[in-house]
Amino acid sequence: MGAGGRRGRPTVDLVAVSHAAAAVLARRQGRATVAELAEAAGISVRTFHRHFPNKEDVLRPLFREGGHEIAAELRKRPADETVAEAFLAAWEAVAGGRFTERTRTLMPIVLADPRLTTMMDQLTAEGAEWLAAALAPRLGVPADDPAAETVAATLLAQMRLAVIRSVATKSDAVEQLRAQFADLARLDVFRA
Amino acid sequence: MGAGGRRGRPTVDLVAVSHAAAAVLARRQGRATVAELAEAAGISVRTFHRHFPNKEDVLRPLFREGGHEIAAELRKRPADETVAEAFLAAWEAVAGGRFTERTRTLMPIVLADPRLTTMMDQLTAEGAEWLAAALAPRLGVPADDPAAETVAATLLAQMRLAVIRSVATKSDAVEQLRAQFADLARLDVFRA
DNA sequence: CTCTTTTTGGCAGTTTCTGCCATAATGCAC
DNA sequence: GTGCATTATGGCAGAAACTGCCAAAAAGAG
Repeated sequence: MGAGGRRGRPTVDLVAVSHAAAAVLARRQGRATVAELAEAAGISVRTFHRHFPNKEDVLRPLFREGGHEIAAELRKRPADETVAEAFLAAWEAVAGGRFTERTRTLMPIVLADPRLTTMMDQLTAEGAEWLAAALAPRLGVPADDPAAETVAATLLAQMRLAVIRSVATKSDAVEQLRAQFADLARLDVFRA
Repeated sequence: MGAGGRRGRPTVDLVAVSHAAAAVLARRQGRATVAELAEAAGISVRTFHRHFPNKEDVLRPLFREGGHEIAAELRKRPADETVAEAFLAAWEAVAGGRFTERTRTLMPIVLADPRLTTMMDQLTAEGAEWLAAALAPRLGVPADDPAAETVAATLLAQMRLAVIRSVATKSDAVEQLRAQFADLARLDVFRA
């Protein structure tokens, strides 16, 4: 057990802590102290703060799971699909998964708390990097071409907006995103 | 003086506080306590926290100034310009202004601090609303059409990326944005 | 000048977060 | 299996961020 062949005492399972904290936050509508989150995860407050410098960071591992799932789905999509089609399909595939149920109950709480929203935004900003890598071949550019990240940032911004709108109107986020893509195609903002 | 014909004691000048705090943060490389910021602004810590629930919020009024300037410039642009052209021109007009000098020294500090970055992102999220309103006529859609906000979110995401890249490479942010727009036009991501 | 209104600012207390160090839990060498 | 090196945990003290409460200050209105 532990972490492979590493030497000392094994580290706490951060993903497990994240899930435990998410459960508490969902139940308490976002109003929980670090002491409560740590207790629910079975670790000390000191250890909590060692791994999560900001209280909000505790949800990071949970959200990161979702990001990785989307990237994996994206790579499975056929090469002749457009970027927008492939992205929609990948998100749709993940949005049906079981981890999504928790994020769905969590999302209104996250959006109601500026600090939690910040955390989510940071994650999507980080996500631009691997999303760009997954996108580059489909765009026909080298993997390290800044243009890929430019596109990734646009997609993530649209995804963020779709989530916010779907929470506000209690509608389906993927459908929302599809409509936004259609608007952008119609208005053709970046025509040469 | 005070706030028009209002009754009681006049409120502290929040914009002045914001500028004073920005000066301290710039000088101290972002490492300043609330006590120091309050002192520099000539107000008590209690009053500081009354107006700025989070320490980082103190920079909000400063950044908001920039947002309003861009919106104003945008409305001055000729109607036959594309959205991308008009946005670039508006930003360029503002980026030459004198308030920008302060934000330029501040930006690396903001981007180095996750909480300050969050604050900036919240502001741009708020900005999507008035940007959408300023954009709608140019897009040929009603002012309350969600499509206008969809476009605004995209532009702001690109602006954010341009700022980050220009700080990282010490290059001109407006030029950076122009290049990104060119990439998006070339790759034509949202083609139906 | 007095009354009403609204904000400020001090004080006490909670919560978040950090530095320091002893202690616990693991792998490895023998 | 027994010690040893290594790495993480967890308690304690303290700084810093924030909140509730209320008295004092600074305005306008009569």
